[in-house]
Amino acid sequence: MKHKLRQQIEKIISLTDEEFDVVLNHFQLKAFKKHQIVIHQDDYVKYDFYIAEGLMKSANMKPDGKEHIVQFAMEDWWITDPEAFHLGTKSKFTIDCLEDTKAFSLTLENKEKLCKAIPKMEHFFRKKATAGYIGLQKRILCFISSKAQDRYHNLLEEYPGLIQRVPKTLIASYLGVSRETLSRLANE
Amino acid sequence: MKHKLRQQIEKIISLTDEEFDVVLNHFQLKAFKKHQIVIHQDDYVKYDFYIAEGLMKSANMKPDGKEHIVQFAMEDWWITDPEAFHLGTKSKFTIDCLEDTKAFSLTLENKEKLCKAIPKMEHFFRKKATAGYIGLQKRILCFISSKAQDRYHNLLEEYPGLIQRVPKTLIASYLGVSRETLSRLANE
DNA sequence: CGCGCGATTGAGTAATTTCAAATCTAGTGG
DNA sequence: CCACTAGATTTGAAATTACTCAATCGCGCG
Repeated sequence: MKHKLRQQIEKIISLTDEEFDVVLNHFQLKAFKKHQIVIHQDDYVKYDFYIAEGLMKSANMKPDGKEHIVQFAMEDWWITDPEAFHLGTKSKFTIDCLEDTKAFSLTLENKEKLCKAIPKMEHFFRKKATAGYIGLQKRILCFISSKAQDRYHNLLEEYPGLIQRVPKTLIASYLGVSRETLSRLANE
Repeated sequence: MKHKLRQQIEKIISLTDEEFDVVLNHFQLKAFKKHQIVIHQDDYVKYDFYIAEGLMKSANMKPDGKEHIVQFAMEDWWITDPEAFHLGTKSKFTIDCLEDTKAFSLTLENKEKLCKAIPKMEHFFRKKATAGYIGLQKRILCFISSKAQDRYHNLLEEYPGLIQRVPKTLIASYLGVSRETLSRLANE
């Protein structure tokens, strides 16, 4: 499990064994079961998660009971409510497991400590945040400039594996269309 | 002009006069006129801009000739095509000035040098990237969960100044609706 | 005054939603 | 192996929402 985290980090910076030990000490490996909730909407957020195995989703529940998925995270992805996590506010999202999942958790305190202890990690997190920003900007362009159908095909191309692993209802929620519309779209 | 940049940075980290001199040496202050293009779509991207005064927009032009605005940036904001800037790819966006604008430009090379020279700046840029990520995630939630009308009112609340400064056609493009629809929405 | 740009309005069309009902599928217990 | 159930997917029809295209209005500026 550890080596996945190390590989992920070493895609961006290189670490000695000693350094990686320090890094690892700031994380905690946790195992969750399918359907288990990891972050509750309207609660404070303790952790940022790096997923080593499994799949989670982050979704906002509106007062009218509708659920809107803003992110899926599978192996090698990070997930939390970044706003609540970094600013200490209450979470806008519920994050739960769509499969049994193993994830490395990181508290904000440990994240900041780690950046102090190993400045290269600050660089790592900067690159990660930048990459995340880039990804979201693409998604926004997709929303303003594409019809639902194109957004769907886009998703198929970018994350072909996802469709196999999650029910279409959730894909619809992620794309911002009703499940009926998605169903019609998917069959041309 | 310099003091605005310094204030912006010192919201997150603190700098000695000497350190700020080093920072400043990595930037170049530039003045642009209204309508001037700062980054061309399909061109490589040299700079990230911190806007000291004025207003720019970043927009993608589709083959069918339709323009989709992904970002406005006014005083105290940063703007570039982050993907092209950081990855050295060609820009997906044209960035131009909606008003006469003064901006501090930063090359990727200087950004990385600056992070090496003053590690606190790496921290600054990480925080900035994180804040940017948070902002985009909010916007995405807005897209999946709100109707066009709510998105418009949202925008009014978040950036009340913007409406006064840019034509409604551009607001419509930013919200992902036609200008006619926005017009109808705006008058209830 | 008259031009040009932005904003508005109207009418018809297309896309999407909603609600209800019908199917389909995987897993369970008998 | 079959019947049953819960969840997921699909389909239909009406209602809503947004789009397009065209025409008009309003205003600032030369």
